[in-house]
Amino acid sequence: MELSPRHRTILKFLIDDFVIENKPVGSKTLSEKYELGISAATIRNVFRELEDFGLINSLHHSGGRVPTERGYRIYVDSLLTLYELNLKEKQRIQEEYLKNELKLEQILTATCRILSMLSCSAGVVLSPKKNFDTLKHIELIHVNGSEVLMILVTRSGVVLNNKLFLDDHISQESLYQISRFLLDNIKGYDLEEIFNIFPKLLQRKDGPEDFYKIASSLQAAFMFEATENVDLYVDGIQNLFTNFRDENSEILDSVFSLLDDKKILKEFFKEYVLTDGITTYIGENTNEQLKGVTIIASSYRMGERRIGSIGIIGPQRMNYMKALPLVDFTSKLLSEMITKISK
Amino acid sequence: MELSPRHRTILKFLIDDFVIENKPVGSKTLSEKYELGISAATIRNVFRELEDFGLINSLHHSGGRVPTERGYRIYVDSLLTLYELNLKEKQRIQEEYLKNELKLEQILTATCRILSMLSCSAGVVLSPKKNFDTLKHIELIHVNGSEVLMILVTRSGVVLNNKLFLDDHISQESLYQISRFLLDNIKGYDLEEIFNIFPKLLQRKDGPEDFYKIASSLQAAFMFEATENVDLYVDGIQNLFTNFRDENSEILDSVFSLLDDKKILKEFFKEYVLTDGITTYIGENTNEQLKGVTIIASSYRMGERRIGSIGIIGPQRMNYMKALPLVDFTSKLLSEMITKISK
DNA sequence: GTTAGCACTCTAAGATATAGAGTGCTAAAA
DNA sequence: TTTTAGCACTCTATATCTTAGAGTGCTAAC
Repeated sequence: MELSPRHRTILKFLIDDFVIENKPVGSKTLSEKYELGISAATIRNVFRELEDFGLINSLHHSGGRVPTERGYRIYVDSLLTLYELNLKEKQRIQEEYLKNELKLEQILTATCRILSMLSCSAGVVLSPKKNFDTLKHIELIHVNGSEVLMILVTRSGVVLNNKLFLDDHISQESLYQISRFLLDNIKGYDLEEIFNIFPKLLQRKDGPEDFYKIASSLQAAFMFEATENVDLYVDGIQNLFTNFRDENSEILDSVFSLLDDKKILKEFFKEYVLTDGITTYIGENTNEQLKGVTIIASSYRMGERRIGSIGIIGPQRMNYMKALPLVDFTSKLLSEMITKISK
Repeated sequence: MELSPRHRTILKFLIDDFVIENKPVGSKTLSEKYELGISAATIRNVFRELEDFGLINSLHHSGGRVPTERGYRIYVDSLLTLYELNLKEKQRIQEEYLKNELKLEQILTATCRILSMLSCSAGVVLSPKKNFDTLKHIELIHVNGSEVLMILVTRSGVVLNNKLFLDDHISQESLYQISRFLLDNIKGYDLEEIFNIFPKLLQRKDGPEDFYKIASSLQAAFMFEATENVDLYVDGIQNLFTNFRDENSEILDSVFSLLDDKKILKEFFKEYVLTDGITTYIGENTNEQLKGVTIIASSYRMGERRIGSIGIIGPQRMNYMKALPLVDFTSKLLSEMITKISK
């Protein structure tokens, strides 16, 4: 059996109300508060069916209904009427950016703050992948024993460094030669292309002898720096605390352990770097630590290429109507900023 | 009037008990639970005097007594019998370190985790200042316009980078010359010494022409990287949440805003980098945001030199008996580790 | 299919009672 | 003079009870 338009209307109003009031919603409230043109008794019949669909729940007899995760899912996917950010709100976000200098790190921090403040949840920003940033400089420096430091500078001014643990000792003089050889051959390419150039360099055999000894280590380091080595910014822990204060301790534990061990969040947001549009995650995942939370995520771009992701973390009972447009607008603005400073 | 030995004994037992039970302590409890050899009535008289001294408080009539900040102060400064970490506990800490590779960042992260886990509070680690780290390599790279990137590599393998915003455009070729000139003159010195070498270099006038144009910017950048540019690690937010869950919302707000805006904590821990021994801060400070918390801080060393600080943040009602030895032992162990990997 | 009516259920909030712990004071004991 | 036992009093936390309010399912009528 399919959801009828009436089912959908009732579900929408129920969640709209629940998100604002944070109290289970009853049939009478719904019929009196909103002009639905149907009586409480009819609404009760609809409730019954929505319950059969697994979209709403009652916590106890005569306690009103609350949405289930599946209910939220349908709400977000097809019922939500998005709020349009008005000019004033958009300006506020833009002003927040202008408070700071236009350096990458500060832009990311500001983004995080904006997301958290305006959503009353936690804001999250994953820093850009560097795979499309072009190489400006490479330097190999001997540290000690068989440890070598590879330093990369990209056009956008990011400095990456990666320590290589080699099998043999290689002299600083030899490392200089390798640096120069590499610079001649890979400067100006982006880090992703460089990864693909390596096999060709290996075939050529006209590089310094030692290059071939360490090429695979270098290549792996490039790979890592290009795509794996990103930072996660989180802001608005205070909001999380407020939002989850009354939740049961199981959910609480998982939320706060997320903040202590950021690996999970990082992996989560890495997944959405290449995803188009906005994704709303409502605890469906099997991941224990993400239980009971909603994450709204969106990617951001440099030019045409998606290089990172942002989002907010809050309770499932979240104001989706406002939160989704917020994440959407912010990700677009961030894309503009990043694109601008990359030129 | 001075505190008599009896006053001190009673205060000690009161706080010992309060820290464990988290309930106001009454005279009867104290006399029955511990073999003090004096009656509840006498204890009540002592309570009265301790109250006059401003060392304890009662929240309401017949509600037992709790320590004031001043009470904690005296307790920590002169009453506390420190718990001696036993072999098993020490081993546990050491094992925690051995789980990870011996890279600086992982050591700091592990330290943070150790502090938080074993204290049931938040653990904090301020990364080492680099002023005593010796310079291994310097590279100046033109980014665009009049922006220049200064990259330093120290003997311990740390890569520092600092963007200089200059008045004039300086060519990459000229920057190479400056790098070489500097390397010849400052390699092997520690960053603090280098700061002092700069005036001498300026007098010599045999360096590249452009060097003198940018020397002051370079010097400032060295200064910043040597002493200011440190990171703050925090772990155990979950513990903070549990500890402060029942506090009033004013204190709660300040605790959690600490986590969102880490500047204050960073400044706080910077203060203790050069301080000998363990410092216990019990909210006496005028700083609004540190109200209601206790911070136990200690410096750590590389060789003989103090280069960073660690600590824990928790409620004033903290198990000082265990927390102080924990911070103490951990800071010593960390000093050993850092000293070892710096060689 | 929809709705009014009704008896029933459940919670949250207020009122009341009670046990337990703590207190200050006083007068006697040490 | 110091310490203590005794006692009346105070306050909180807990349990119990009550009640208003909101919600429910069912049934019969529209």
